Amino acid sequence: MAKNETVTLMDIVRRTGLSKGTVDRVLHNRGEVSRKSYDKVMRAAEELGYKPNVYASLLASPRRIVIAVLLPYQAPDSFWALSASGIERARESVEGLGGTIVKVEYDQYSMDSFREACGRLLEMEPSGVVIAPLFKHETSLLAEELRAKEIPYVYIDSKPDDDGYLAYFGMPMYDSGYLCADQLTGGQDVGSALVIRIRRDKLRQSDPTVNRRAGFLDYLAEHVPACTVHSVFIDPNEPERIDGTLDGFFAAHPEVRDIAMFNSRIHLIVPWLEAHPRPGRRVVGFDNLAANIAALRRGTVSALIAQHPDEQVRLAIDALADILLLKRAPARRDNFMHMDILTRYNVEYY
Amino acid sequence: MAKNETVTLMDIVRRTGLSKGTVDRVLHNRGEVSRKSYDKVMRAAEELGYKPNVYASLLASPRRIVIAVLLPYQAPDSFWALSASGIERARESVEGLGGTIVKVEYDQYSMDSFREACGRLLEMEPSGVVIAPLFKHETSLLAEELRAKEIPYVYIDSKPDDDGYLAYFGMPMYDSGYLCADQLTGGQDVGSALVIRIRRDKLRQSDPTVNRRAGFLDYLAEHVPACTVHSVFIDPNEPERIDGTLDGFFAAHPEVRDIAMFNSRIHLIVPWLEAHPRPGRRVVGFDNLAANIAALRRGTVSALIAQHPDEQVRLAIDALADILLLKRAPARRDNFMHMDILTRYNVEYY
DNA sequence: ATGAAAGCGCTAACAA
DNA sequence: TTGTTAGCGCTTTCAT
Repeated sequence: MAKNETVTLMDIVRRTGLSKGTVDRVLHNRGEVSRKSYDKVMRAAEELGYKPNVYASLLASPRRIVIAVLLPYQAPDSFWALSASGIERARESVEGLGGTIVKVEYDQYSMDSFREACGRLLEMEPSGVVIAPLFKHETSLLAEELRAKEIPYVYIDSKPDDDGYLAYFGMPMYDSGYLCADQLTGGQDVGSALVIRIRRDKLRQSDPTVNRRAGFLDYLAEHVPACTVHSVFIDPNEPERIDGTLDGFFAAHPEVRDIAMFNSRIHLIVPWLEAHPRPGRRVVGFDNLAANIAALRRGTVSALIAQHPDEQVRLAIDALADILLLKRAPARRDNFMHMDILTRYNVEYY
Repeated sequence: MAKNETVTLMDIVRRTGLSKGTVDRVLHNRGEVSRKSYDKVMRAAEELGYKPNVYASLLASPRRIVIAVLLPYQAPDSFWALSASGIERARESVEGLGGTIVKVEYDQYSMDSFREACGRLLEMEPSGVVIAPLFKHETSLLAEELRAKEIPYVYIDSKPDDDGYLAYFGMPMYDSGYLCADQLTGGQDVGSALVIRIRRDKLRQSDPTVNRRAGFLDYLAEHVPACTVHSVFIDPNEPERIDGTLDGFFAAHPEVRDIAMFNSRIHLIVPWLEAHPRPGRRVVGFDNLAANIAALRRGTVSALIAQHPDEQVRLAIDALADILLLKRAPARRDNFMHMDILTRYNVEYY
């Protein structure tokens, strides 16, 4: 139907005999048009294969969007610091479209700080919000407010029970634990394994890695049923005690060789590992923190499973920008990111 | 300096007392301006922190770019078919900017077809070109032409000796072979391994996987020096003979268990493998063809190393669009893509 | 060498 | 309910 040339709004005007104003009104569903005109325009648009020129539209429109990103304060070389580059990349494209991105940070160990961050966020009346929901209950309160104000929001990292979100970008936690066990044992017969866990204070929300642990244990039960899994708890706030804890454990269980950790802090035990080398030992952890990567390069860590926090937040922001600016709904609502297996031989190009 | 508001070309006009026309002329270095005006405008732009609005610029300009992508014909579920989605994704963004992408295909087994494709390509006078350079000499002729016409070009997949290219996107071949060997043996002591190779006819250009094989062999020499590597050649055009070839090899070498293949066609030997199961066997191949993925899921293939041909071509087109439309040079010239390790436990989310 | 003016495709106020 | 109009920020003739 359509000519080789791009078809514009004016083509519809000419074909329908209506005016730019009217055509624009029906194209944007903003009422004040007769049924008849509506149909005429829709048909013409359809027949001509009309596609609005987003940039002309943006140029002409005074509307500017603001996207708020609610996430934990990003300590250097921490899990959340990895998301920074994703935010910056998204910022480029969003700013190119005349929008703004604002980070709203909270202390992941303080519910008050989260609550207070929600307040700041609401105050700035964002057009869309990205949420890293570490506090369950408080998050649902925030979500409720956003829904009331018809502000679309996207979850990253984890997803609460809530049905009003626009999209979710995260890692499949259970499966990542399953994969972790496969990387640790290779399905070989391993007699035992050690899982290092983080001691959490009572105040904290539920352990974000429970599902990962479940996947890990299920893999072992299915593929290496004879394997005994030990656990040891360490406290990141008292790094000086880690060595002692590990010394104690291995004194009692010298036969244990392979080690896994379900959060991003495998680097915490690297000093001990390097002080106590053991041939054939496998060590698997998560996330590409600089300290983890360095240990991977040195061969202390065998594999790292990376979950792309940067991609998650970038895609989340893009989804918001798409719906807000370009009126394009996300292709899928729940998006599980690929789990990258990093070894010393492919980390170079990561 | 600059106000909160965006600074436009008109701000420079007001500040310098010159006209839009003159300001535009100096901003685009297209001469016909006095030294004095030039300096005035540049200073003003600098001081005000002027950033051109690309979309307004694109809107106003009648210039349309055409990007040609020169690549092998994409047989269903072949390596090159994987690039299709990348081209489509790039197409979306480029068309949004008023550009066009045109595929120019050739038969990867026929030099004449390549030559002829180059002719068609040149004829359409593209603004930029993406090249998958399977024929060395012919590619250098094309590159020369493009340089003469000042048409920027980007290589994907492999890179000839040539210094006029804008950028290159590919996989580090040697390292991918090294990684392959690590995935095959895990550094464990393996007595022998079999490499399946494709028989090439004399006409063909050099084997694209030589470097990969070199990396593979070097890994073994360094980590598993006692390992004997056998080779067997198969012909994809005579699939019915593959079974016989493998039967023959394994009759003579029953001790060989682990198998690697350096191109995307590991799926060719899957029927034989499944007809002759062997516990503990490891099989490593390359590229996420549907047939390969299916075999990975079934456990016949242990790991696949994926090199993202879709990303390569998308990034290549984007680099071209950036320089052509937004006048932004690529961040790096040589870009080595990440090598993804796919196993049955992470392939789900790929 | 410079300026004026028209227009890219669209939005939104204002009239009618 | 509909049409008219004045831009958004920039490019590009065409005069001067």
